[in-house]
Amino acid sequence: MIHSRTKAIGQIQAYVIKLIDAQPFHTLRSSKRNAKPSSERPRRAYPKRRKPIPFVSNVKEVQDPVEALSLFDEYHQMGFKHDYPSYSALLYKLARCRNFEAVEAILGHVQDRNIHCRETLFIVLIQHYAKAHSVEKAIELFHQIPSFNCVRTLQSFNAFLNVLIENDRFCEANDIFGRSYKMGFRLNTVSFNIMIKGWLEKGEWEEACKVFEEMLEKKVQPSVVTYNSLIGFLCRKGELDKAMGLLEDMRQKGKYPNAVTYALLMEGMCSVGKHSDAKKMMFDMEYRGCKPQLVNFGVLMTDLGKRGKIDEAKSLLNEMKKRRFKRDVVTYNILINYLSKEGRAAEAYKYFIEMQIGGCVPNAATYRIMVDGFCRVEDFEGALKVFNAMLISRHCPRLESFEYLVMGLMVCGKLDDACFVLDEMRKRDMQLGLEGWKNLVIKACGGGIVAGGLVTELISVH
DNA sequence: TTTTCCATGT
Repeated sequence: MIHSRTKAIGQIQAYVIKLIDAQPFHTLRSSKRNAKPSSERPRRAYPKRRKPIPFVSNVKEVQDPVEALSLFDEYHQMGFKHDYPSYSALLYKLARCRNFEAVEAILGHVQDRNIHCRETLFIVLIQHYAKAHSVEKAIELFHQIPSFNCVRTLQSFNAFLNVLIENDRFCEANDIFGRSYKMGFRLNTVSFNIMIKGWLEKGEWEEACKVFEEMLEKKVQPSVVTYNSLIGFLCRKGELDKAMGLLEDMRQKGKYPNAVTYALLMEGMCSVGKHSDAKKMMFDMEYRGCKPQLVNFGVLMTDLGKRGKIDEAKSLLNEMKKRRFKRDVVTYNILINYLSKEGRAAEAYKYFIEMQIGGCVPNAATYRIMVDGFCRVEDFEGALKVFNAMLISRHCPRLESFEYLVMGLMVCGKLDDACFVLDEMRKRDMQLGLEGWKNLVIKACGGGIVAGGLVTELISVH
Protein backbone atom coordinates (compact mmCIF):
# COMPACT_ATOMS: atom_id res chain seq x y z
CA MET A 1 0.00 0.00 0.00
CA ILE A 2 2.66 2.43 1.11
CA HIS A 3 4.72 1.34 -1.81
CA SER A 4 2.01 2.13 -4.32
CA ARG A 5 1.44 5.55 -2.81
CA THR A 6 5.11 6.39 -3.05
CA LYS A 7 4.99 5.22 -6.62
CA ALA A 8 1.97 7.41 -7.26
CA ILE A 9 3.60 10.51 -5.83
CA GLY A 10 6.71 9.75 -7.84
CA GLN A 11 4.78 9.46 -11.06
CA ILE A 12 2.76 12.61 -10.51
CA GLN A 13 5.89 14.54 -9.54
CA ALA A 14 7.67 13.30 -12.62
CA TYR A 15 4.69 14.27 -14.69
CA VAL A 16 4.49 17.80 -13.32
CA ILE A 17 8.21 18.29 -13.80
CA LYS A 18 7.96 16.99 -17.34
CA LEU A 19 5.24 19.51 -18.03
CA ILE A 20 7.16 22.40 -16.55
CA ASP A 21 10.32 21.41 -18.39
CA ALA A 22 8.54 21.06 -21.64
CA GLN A 23 6.99 24.49 -21.66
CA PRO A 24 6.44 27.38 -19.30
CA PHE A 25 3.08 26.92 -17.62
CA HIS A 26 1.49 30.10 -18.83
CA THR A 27 2.14 29.21 -22.45
CA LEU A 28 0.60 25.77 -22.20
CA ARG A 29 -2.92 26.99 -22.53
CA SER A 30 -2.27 29.23 -25.47
CA SER A 31 0.17 27.01 -27.34
CA LYS A 32 -0.71 26.73 -31.01
CA ARG A 33 -2.80 23.73 -31.86
CA ASN A 34 0.08 21.28 -32.01
CA ALA A 35 1.09 22.79 -35.31
CA LYS A 36 3.87 20.66 -36.64
CA PRO A 37 6.57 22.21 -38.79
CA SER A 38 5.80 21.54 -42.41
CA SER A 39 8.73 19.13 -42.74
CA GLU A 40 7.11 16.77 -40.24
CA ARG A 41 3.76 16.87 -41.90
CA PRO A 42 2.92 13.90 -44.06
CA ARG A 43 3.22 14.76 -47.70
CA ARG A 44 0.15 14.59 -49.86
CA ALA A 45 0.27 12.06 -52.58
CA TYR A 46 -0.70 14.36 -55.42
CA PRO A 47 2.57 15.44 -57.13
CA LYS A 48 3.75 11.98 -58.16
CA ARG A 49 0.49 10.89 -59.69
CA ARG A 50 -0.14 11.08 -63.34
CA LYS A 51 -3.53 12.56 -62.74
CA PRO A 52 -3.17 14.99 -59.84
CA ILE A 53 -5.88 14.99 -57.20
CA PRO A 54 -7.93 18.14 -57.65
CA PHE A 55 -7.20 20.69 -54.96
CA VAL A 56 -10.81 20.88 -53.84
CA SER A 57 -11.16 17.19 -52.98
CA ASN A 58 -7.67 17.18 -51.47
CA VAL A 59 -8.29 20.13 -49.16
CA LYS A 60 -11.52 18.58 -47.89
CA GLU A 61 -9.54 15.65 -46.46
CA VAL A 62 -7.25 17.90 -44.45
CA GLN A 63 -8.01 18.42 -40.76
CA ASP A 64 -5.63 21.18 -39.85
CA PRO A 65 -6.38 24.66 -41.26
CA VAL A 66 -2.68 25.52 -41.41
CA GLU A 67 -2.11 22.45 -43.51
CA ALA A 68 -4.98 23.47 -45.77
CA LEU A 69 -3.27 26.80 -46.32
CA SER A 70 0.09 25.27 -47.18
CA LEU A 71 -1.62 22.84 -49.53
CA PHE A 72 -3.20 25.82 -51.23
CA ASP A 73 0.29 27.33 -51.62
CA GLU A 74 1.84 24.12 -52.88
CA TYR A 75 -0.73 23.87 -55.64
CA HIS A 76 -0.13 27.47 -56.52
CA GLN A 77 3.61 26.88 -56.76
CA MET A 78 3.02 23.89 -58.99
CA GLY A 79 1.39 26.26 -61.41
CA PHE A 80 -2.19 25.40 -60.51
CA LYS A 81 -4.50 28.32 -61.09
CA HIS A 82 -6.88 28.66 -58.17
CA ASP A 83 -10.40 29.75 -59.06
CA TYR A 84 -13.65 30.13 -57.15
CA PRO A 85 -14.13 26.45 -56.17
CA SER A 86 -10.61 26.42 -54.72
CA TYR A 87 -11.08 29.60 -52.76
CA SER A 88 -14.48 28.65 -51.44
CA ALA A 89 -13.33 25.16 -50.36
CA LEU A 90 -10.41 26.72 -48.51
CA LEU A 91 -12.54 29.43 -46.94
CA TYR A 92 -15.16 26.92 -45.76
CA LYS A 93 -12.42 24.85 -44.15
CA LEU A 94 -10.79 27.83 -42.45
CA ALA A 95 -14.09 29.24 -41.22
CA ARG A 96 -15.18 25.89 -39.81
CA CYS A 97 -11.94 25.77 -37.80
CA ARG A 98 -12.54 29.38 -36.78
CA ASN A 99 -9.28 30.53 -38.24
CA PHE A 100 -10.70 33.93 -39.12
CA GLU A 101 -7.35 35.67 -39.51
CA ALA A 102 -6.64 33.37 -42.41
CA VAL A 103 -10.19 33.82 -43.71
CA GLU A 104 -9.63 37.56 -43.91
CA ALA A 105 -6.25 37.17 -45.58
CA ILE A 106 -7.73 34.87 -48.22
CA LEU A 107 -10.70 37.20 -48.73
CA GLY A 108 -8.11 39.89 -49.46
CA HIS A 109 -6.66 37.71 -52.24
CA VAL A 110 -10.12 37.08 -53.59
CA GLN A 111 -10.70 40.81 -53.82
CA ASP A 112 -7.29 41.56 -55.36
CA ARG A 113 -7.62 38.89 -58.02
CA ASN A 114 -11.21 39.80 -58.67
CA ILE A 115 -12.42 36.23 -58.23
CA HIS A 116 -16.13 36.09 -58.85
CA CYS A 117 -17.82 34.72 -55.71
CA ARG A 118 -21.23 33.25 -55.12
CA GLU A 119 -23.46 34.78 -52.51
CA THR A 120 -23.75 31.52 -50.53
CA LEU A 121 -20.06 31.79 -49.62
CA PHE A 122 -20.73 35.06 -47.82
CA ILE A 123 -23.84 33.67 -46.17
CA VAL A 124 -21.85 30.76 -44.76
CA LEU A 125 -19.04 33.04 -43.58
CA ILE A 126 -21.49 35.42 -41.92
CA GLN A 127 -23.05 32.48 -40.08
CA HIS A 128 -19.68 31.17 -38.97
CA TYR A 129 -18.69 34.59 -37.64
CA ALA A 130 -21.93 34.78 -35.71
CA LYS A 131 -21.48 31.29 -34.28
CA ALA A 132 -18.03 32.31 -33.05
CA HIS A 133 -19.61 35.37 -31.39
CA SER A 134 -18.00 37.78 -33.84
CA VAL A 135 -21.23 39.56 -34.68
CA GLU A 136 -19.34 42.74 -35.54
CA LYS A 137 -17.36 40.86 -38.16
CA ALA A 138 -20.55 39.37 -39.53
CA ILE A 139 -22.08 42.82 -39.86
CA GLU A 140 -18.96 44.14 -41.55
CA LEU A 141 -18.87 41.31 -44.06
CA PHE A 142 -22.54 41.73 -44.95
CA HIS A 143 -21.84 45.35 -45.84
CA GLN A 144 -18.73 44.38 -47.78
CA ILE A 145 -20.44 41.89 -50.10
CA PRO A 146 -20.91 44.41 -52.94
CA SER A 147 -17.20 45.28 -52.80
CA PHE A 148 -16.52 41.68 -53.88
CA ASN A 149 -18.42 42.33 -57.04
CA CYS A 150 -21.18 40.03 -55.82
CA VAL A 151 -24.85 40.88 -55.99
CA ARG A 152 -26.49 40.94 -52.60
CA THR A 153 -29.94 39.39 -52.72
CA LEU A 154 -32.72 38.86 -50.21
CA GLN A 155 -31.04 35.60 -49.22
CA SER A 156 -28.05 37.22 -47.60
CA PHE A 157 -30.30 39.93 -46.23
CA ASN A 158 -32.43 37.29 -44.49
CA ALA A 159 -29.40 35.38 -43.27
CA PHE A 160 -28.02 38.62 -41.86
CA LEU A 161 -31.34 39.56 -40.29
CA ASN A 162 -31.38 36.16 -38.63
CA VAL A 163 -27.84 36.59 -37.30
CA LEU A 164 -28.87 39.88 -35.68
CA ILE A 165 -31.97 38.33 -34.12
CA GLU A 166 -30.09 35.31 -32.80
CA ASN A 167 -27.39 37.44 -31.23
CA ASP A 168 -29.43 39.87 -29.18
CA ARG A 169 -29.23 42.69 -31.72
CA PHE A 170 -32.97 43.05 -31.91
CA CYS A 171 -33.00 46.82 -32.37
CA GLU A 172 -30.57 46.71 -35.28
CA ALA A 173 -32.61 43.89 -36.83
CA ASN A 174 -35.84 45.82 -36.46
CA ASP A 175 -34.13 48.85 -37.93
CA ILE A 176 -32.92 47.20 -41.14
CA PHE A 177 -36.23 45.35 -41.38
CA GLY A 178 -37.89 48.76 -41.54
CA ARG A 179 -35.38 50.11 -44.03
CA SER A 180 -35.33 47.02 -46.25
CA TYR A 181 -37.28 48.63 -49.04
CA LYS A 182 -34.87 51.57 -49.22
CA MET A 183 -31.99 49.08 -49.26
CA GLY A 184 -33.53 47.52 -52.34
CA PHE A 185 -35.01 44.38 -50.83
CA ARG A 186 -38.59 43.20 -51.08
CA LEU A 187 -39.36 41.24 -47.93
CA ASN A 188 -40.64 37.71 -48.31
CA THR A 189 -42.16 35.10 -46.00
CA VAL A 190 -38.77 34.18 -44.55
CA SER A 191 -37.99 37.79 -43.62
CA PHE A 192 -41.28 38.09 -41.76
CA ASN A 193 -40.78 34.71 -40.09
CA ILE A 194 -37.43 35.82 -38.72
CA MET A 195 -38.92 39.01 -37.33
CA ILE A 196 -41.84 37.15 -35.75
CA LYS A 197 -39.36 34.78 -34.13
CA GLY A 198 -37.45 37.81 -32.80
CA TRP A 199 -40.50 39.31 -31.12
CA LEU A 200 -41.52 35.95 -29.67
CA GLU A 201 -38.06 35.43 -28.21
CA LYS A 202 -38.56 38.70 -26.38
CA GLY A 203 -41.90 37.40 -25.15
CA GLU A 204 -43.80 40.06 -27.14
CA TRP A 205 -46.81 38.14 -28.38
CA GLU A 206 -48.76 41.28 -29.36
CA GLU A 207 -45.88 42.66 -31.42
CA ALA A 208 -45.41 39.32 -33.16
CA CYS A 209 -49.09 39.37 -34.06
CA LYS A 210 -48.68 42.89 -35.49
CA VAL A 211 -45.94 41.63 -37.79
CA PHE A 212 -48.19 38.73 -38.73
CA GLU A 213 -50.99 41.20 -39.62
CA GLU A 214 -48.56 43.35 -41.57
CA MET A 215 -47.57 40.28 -43.51
CA LEU A 216 -51.19 39.59 -44.47
CA GLU A 217 -51.73 43.24 -45.44
CA LYS A 218 -48.73 43.18 -47.74
CA LYS A 219 -50.01 39.97 -49.33
CA VAL A 220 -46.99 38.00 -48.17
CA GLN A 221 -48.25 34.47 -47.59
CA PRO A 222 -47.63 33.02 -44.12
CA SER A 223 -46.08 29.56 -44.29
CA VAL A 224 -46.13 26.54 -42.01
CA VAL A 225 -43.01 27.96 -40.37
CA THR A 226 -44.89 31.17 -39.52
CA TYR A 227 -47.62 29.17 -37.84
CA ASN A 228 -45.13 26.90 -36.14
CA SER A 229 -43.37 29.85 -34.52
CA LEU A 230 -46.66 31.17 -33.14
CA ILE A 231 -47.95 27.74 -32.10
CA GLY A 232 -44.61 26.90 -30.47
CA PHE A 233 -44.76 30.09 -28.41
CA LEU A 234 -48.29 29.40 -27.19
CA CYS A 235 -47.45 25.79 -26.35
CA ARG A 236 -44.44 26.84 -24.28
CA LYS A 237 -46.74 29.23 -22.41
CA GLY A 238 -49.15 26.40 -21.76
CA GLU A 239 -51.89 28.10 -23.80
CA LEU A 240 -52.91 24.98 -25.56
CA ASP A 241 -56.41 26.07 -26.51
CA LYS A 242 -55.11 29.11 -28.35
CA ALA A 243 -52.52 26.94 -30.08
CA MET A 244 -55.19 24.50 -31.22
CA GLY A 245 -57.17 27.49 -32.49
CA LEU A 246 -54.25 28.49 -34.69
CA LEU A 247 -54.01 24.93 -35.96
CA GLU A 248 -57.64 25.18 -37.02
CA ASP A 249 -56.97 28.59 -38.56
CA MET A 250 -54.15 27.31 -40.71
CA ARG A 251 -56.17 24.33 -41.87
CA GLN A 252 -58.98 26.65 -42.92
CA LYS A 253 -56.54 28.69 -44.94
CA GLY A 254 -55.48 25.54 -46.73
CA LYS A 255 -52.09 25.34 -45.07
CA TYR A 256 -50.95 21.88 -44.10
CA PRO A 257 -49.50 21.41 -40.63
CA ASN A 258 -46.26 19.41 -40.78
CA ALA A 259 -44.49 17.06 -38.37
CA VAL A 260 -42.95 20.02 -36.53
CA THR A 261 -46.38 21.58 -35.97
CA TYR A 262 -47.57 18.36 -34.36
CA ALA A 263 -44.35 17.97 -32.39
CA LEU A 264 -44.82 21.44 -30.88
CA LEU A 265 -48.41 20.66 -29.94
CA MET A 266 -47.42 17.30 -28.48
CA GLU A 267 -44.73 19.01 -26.41
CA GLY A 268 -47.31 21.50 -25.19
CA MET A 269 -49.63 18.68 -24.19
CA CYS A 270 -46.89 16.87 -22.32
CA SER A 271 -45.92 20.02 -20.45
CA VAL A 272 -49.44 20.41 -19.04
CA GLY A 273 -49.60 16.73 -18.13
CA LYS A 274 -51.74 15.57 -21.04
CA HIS A 275 -49.38 12.73 -21.87
CA SER A 276 -51.94 10.40 -23.41
CA ASP A 277 -53.33 13.19 -25.60
CA ALA A 278 -49.84 13.74 -26.93
CA LYS A 279 -49.56 10.07 -27.75
CA LYS A 280 -52.95 10.13 -29.42
CA MET A 281 -51.85 13.03 -31.58
CA MET A 282 -49.25 10.75 -33.17
CA PHE A 283 -52.07 8.62 -34.52
CA ASP A 284 -54.22 11.61 -35.37
CA MET A 285 -51.55 13.22 -37.50
CA GLU A 286 -50.99 10.05 -39.44
CA TYR A 287 -54.73 9.71 -39.99
CA ARG A 288 -54.70 13.22 -41.44
CA GLY A 289 -51.97 12.30 -43.83
CA CYS A 290 -48.92 13.63 -42.04
CA LYS A 291 -46.43 10.85 -41.40
CA PRO A 292 -44.79 11.08 -37.95
CA GLN A 293 -41.09 11.96 -38.03
CA LEU A 294 -38.21 11.43 -35.65
CA VAL A 295 -39.09 14.71 -33.88
CA ASN A 296 -42.45 13.33 -32.81
CA PHE A 297 -40.92 10.19 -31.37
CA GLY A 298 -38.27 12.37 -29.75
CA VAL A 299 -40.87 14.46 -27.97
CA LEU A 300 -42.58 11.38 -26.53
CA MET A 301 -39.31 9.76 -25.56
CA THR A 302 -38.09 12.89 -23.78
CA ASP A 303 -41.36 13.10 -21.92
CA LEU A 304 -41.05 9.47 -20.79
CA GLY A 305 -37.44 10.05 -19.74
CA LYS A 306 -38.35 13.13 -17.72
CA ARG A 307 -41.02 11.16 -15.90
CA GLY A 308 -38.56 8.35 -15.15
CA LYS A 309 -40.45 5.90 -17.37
CA ILE A 310 -37.32 4.66 -19.02
CA ASP A 311 -38.56 1.22 -19.82
CA GLU A 312 -41.45 2.72 -21.74
CA ALA A 313 -38.95 4.87 -23.60
CA LYS A 314 -37.07 1.70 -24.47
CA SER A 315 -40.19 0.09 -25.87
CA LEU A 316 -40.87 3.22 -27.89
CA LEU A 317 -37.44 2.78 -29.45
CA ASN A 318 -38.37 -0.81 -30.27
CA GLU A 319 -41.62 0.34 -31.77
CA MET A 320 -39.69 2.66 -34.06
CA LYS A 321 -37.64 -0.28 -35.22
CA LYS A 322 -40.76 -2.33 -35.89
CA ARG A 323 -42.26 0.51 -37.86
CA ARG A 324 -39.03 0.76 -39.84
CA PHE A 325 -38.09 4.24 -38.72
CA LYS A 326 -34.42 4.91 -39.10
CA ARG A 327 -33.44 5.92 -35.59
CA ASP A 328 -30.96 8.78 -35.43
CA VAL A 329 -28.33 10.10 -33.01
CA VAL A 330 -30.81 12.32 -31.24
CA THR A 331 -33.21 9.47 -30.51
CA TYR A 332 -30.38 7.40 -29.07
CA ASN A 333 -28.93 10.38 -27.18
CA ILE A 334 -32.24 10.91 -25.43
CA LEU A 335 -32.40 7.32 -24.23
CA ILE A 336 -28.69 7.02 -23.40
CA ASN A 337 -28.88 10.28 -21.46
CA TYR A 338 -31.77 9.22 -19.26
CA LEU A 339 -30.29 5.76 -18.68
CA SER A 340 -27.00 7.39 -17.64
CA LYS A 341 -28.73 9.82 -15.33
CA GLU A 342 -30.46 6.94 -13.60
CA GLY A 343 -27.10 5.27 -13.04
CA ARG A 344 -27.75 2.59 -15.67
CA ALA A 345 -24.49 3.14 -17.54
CA ALA A 346 -24.04 -0.49 -18.54
CA GLU A 347 -27.44 -0.50 -20.19
CA ALA A 348 -26.74 2.85 -21.84
CA TYR A 349 -23.55 1.37 -23.22
CA LYS A 350 -25.54 -1.42 -24.85
CA TYR A 351 -27.49 1.20 -26.81
CA PHE A 352 -24.27 3.05 -27.53
CA ILE A 353 -23.01 -0.12 -29.23
CA GLU A 354 -26.38 -0.94 -30.83
CA MET A 355 -26.61 2.43 -32.52
CA GLN A 356 -23.22 1.97 -34.12
CA ILE A 357 -24.05 -1.51 -35.34
CA GLY A 358 -27.14 0.00 -36.92
CA GLY A 359 -24.95 2.50 -38.75
CA CYS A 360 -25.71 5.51 -36.58
CA VAL A 361 -22.61 7.54 -35.78
CA PRO A 362 -22.37 8.93 -32.21
CA ASN A 363 -21.66 12.64 -31.95
CA ALA A 364 -19.81 14.72 -29.35
CA ALA A 365 -22.89 14.74 -27.11
CA THR A 366 -23.26 10.93 -27.21
CA TYR A 367 -19.67 10.42 -26.10
CA ARG A 368 -19.92 13.04 -23.38
CA ILE A 369 -23.12 11.57 -22.00
CA MET A 370 -21.53 8.12 -22.03
CA VAL A 371 -18.26 9.18 -20.34
CA ASP A 372 -20.17 11.10 -17.68
CA GLY A 373 -22.56 8.18 -17.25
CA PHE A 374 -19.72 5.76 -16.50
CA CYS A 375 -18.02 8.27 -14.21
CA ARG A 376 -21.25 8.74 -12.30
CA VAL A 377 -21.31 5.06 -11.32
CA GLU A 378 -17.54 5.14 -10.85
CA ASP A 379 -16.92 2.66 -13.63
CA PHE A 380 -13.72 4.33 -14.76
CA GLU A 381 -12.67 1.44 -16.94
CA GLY A 382 -15.89 1.82 -18.87
CA ALA A 383 -15.33 5.56 -19.08
CA LEU A 384 -11.82 5.01 -20.40
CA LYS A 385 -13.16 2.65 -23.06
CA VAL A 386 -15.52 5.34 -24.34
CA PHE A 387 -12.84 7.97 -23.93
CA ASN A 388 -10.58 6.05 -26.31
CA ALA A 389 -13.32 5.70 -28.89
CA MET A 390 -13.97 9.39 -28.47
CA LEU A 391 -10.38 10.33 -29.25
CA ILE A 392 -10.39 8.17 -32.36
CA SER A 393 -13.44 10.00 -33.65
CA ARG A 394 -11.75 13.32 -32.78
CA HIS A 395 -14.14 14.42 -30.09
CA CYS A 396 -13.24 15.69 -26.69
CA PRO A 397 -14.86 15.35 -23.23
CA ARG A 398 -15.72 18.28 -21.00
CA LEU A 399 -12.96 19.48 -18.68
CA GLU A 400 -14.87 18.28 -15.62
CA SER A 401 -15.20 14.78 -17.06
CA PHE A 402 -11.49 14.77 -17.80
CA GLU A 403 -10.67 15.71 -14.22
CA TYR A 404 -13.10 13.23 -12.79
CA LEU A 405 -11.77 10.47 -15.01
CA VAL A 406 -8.13 11.13 -14.08
CA MET A 407 -9.05 11.22 -10.43
CA GLY A 408 -11.06 8.01 -10.67
CA LEU A 409 -8.33 6.13 -12.46
CA MET A 410 -5.83 7.31 -9.85
CA VAL A 411 -7.96 6.04 -7.01
CA CYS A 412 -8.33 2.66 -8.74
CA GLY A 413 -4.57 2.51 -8.92
CA LYS A 414 -4.58 2.76 -12.71
CA LEU A 415 -1.77 5.25 -12.84
CA ASP A 416 -0.65 4.61 -16.37
CA ASP A 417 -4.17 5.17 -17.63
CA ALA A 418 -4.45 8.35 -15.57
CA CYS A 419 -1.22 9.65 -17.07
CA PHE A 420 -2.42 8.68 -20.53
CA VAL A 421 -5.56 10.76 -20.03
CA LEU A 422 -3.48 13.68 -18.69
CA ASP A 423 -1.26 13.48 -21.74
CA GLU A 424 -4.23 13.50 -24.09
CA MET A 425 -5.59 16.51 -22.23
CA ARG A 426 -2.36 18.38 -22.69
CA LYS A 427 -2.40 17.64 -26.41
CA ARG A 428 -5.79 19.35 -26.55
CA ASP A 429 -4.67 22.39 -24.62
CA MET A 430 -6.81 21.37 -21.68
CA GLN A 431 -5.13 21.86 -18.36
CA LEU A 432 -6.08 20.90 -14.86
CA GLY A 433 -6.26 24.03 -12.76
CA LEU A 434 -4.21 24.44 -9.60
CA GLU A 435 -7.13 23.02 -7.63
CA GLY A 436 -7.29 20.03 -9.95
CA TRP A 437 -3.61 19.23 -9.50
CA LYS A 438 -3.86 19.71 -5.78
CA ASN A 439 -6.79 17.30 -5.53
CA LEU A 440 -4.98 14.86 -7.73
CA VAL A 441 -1.85 14.78 -5.58
CA ILE A 442 -3.87 14.70 -2.39
CA LYS A 443 -5.79 11.71 -3.75
CA ALA A 444 -2.58 10.04 -4.83
CA CYS A 445 -1.10 10.45 -1.39
CA GLY A 446 -4.19 9.26 0.43
CA GLY A 447 -5.49 12.53 1.74
CA GLY A 448 -2.35 14.28 3.00
CA ILE A 449 -2.53 18.08 3.03
CA VAL A 450 1.24 18.24 2.69
CA ALA A 451 0.98 16.93 -0.83
CA GLY A 452 -1.24 19.85 -1.82
CA GLY A 453 1.53 22.13 -0.72
CA LEU A 454 3.91 20.21 -2.94
CA VAL A 455 2.00 21.16 -6.06
CA THR A 456 1.59 24.78 -5.02
CA GLU A 457 5.32 24.85 -4.46
CA LEU A 458 6.11 23.19 -7.77
CA ILE A 459 3.96 25.65 -9.65
CA SER A 460 5.01 28.74 -7.74
CA VAL A 461 8.68 27.94 -8.29
CA HIS A 462 8.04 28.68 -11.88
C1' DT B 1 -26.00 26.16 -45.59
C1' DT B 2 -32.18 32.45 -45.95
C1' DT B 3 -36.90 30.92 -41.45
C1' DT B 4 -39.79 26.68 -37.44
C1' DC B 5 -37.97 21.20 -34.45
C1' DC B 6 -36.63 16.17 -30.24
C1' DA B 7 -30.74 16.15 -26.85
C1' DT B 8 -26.08 18.03 -25.66
C1' DG B 9 -23.70 22.31 -24.70
C1' DT B 10 -18.04 23.17 -27.40
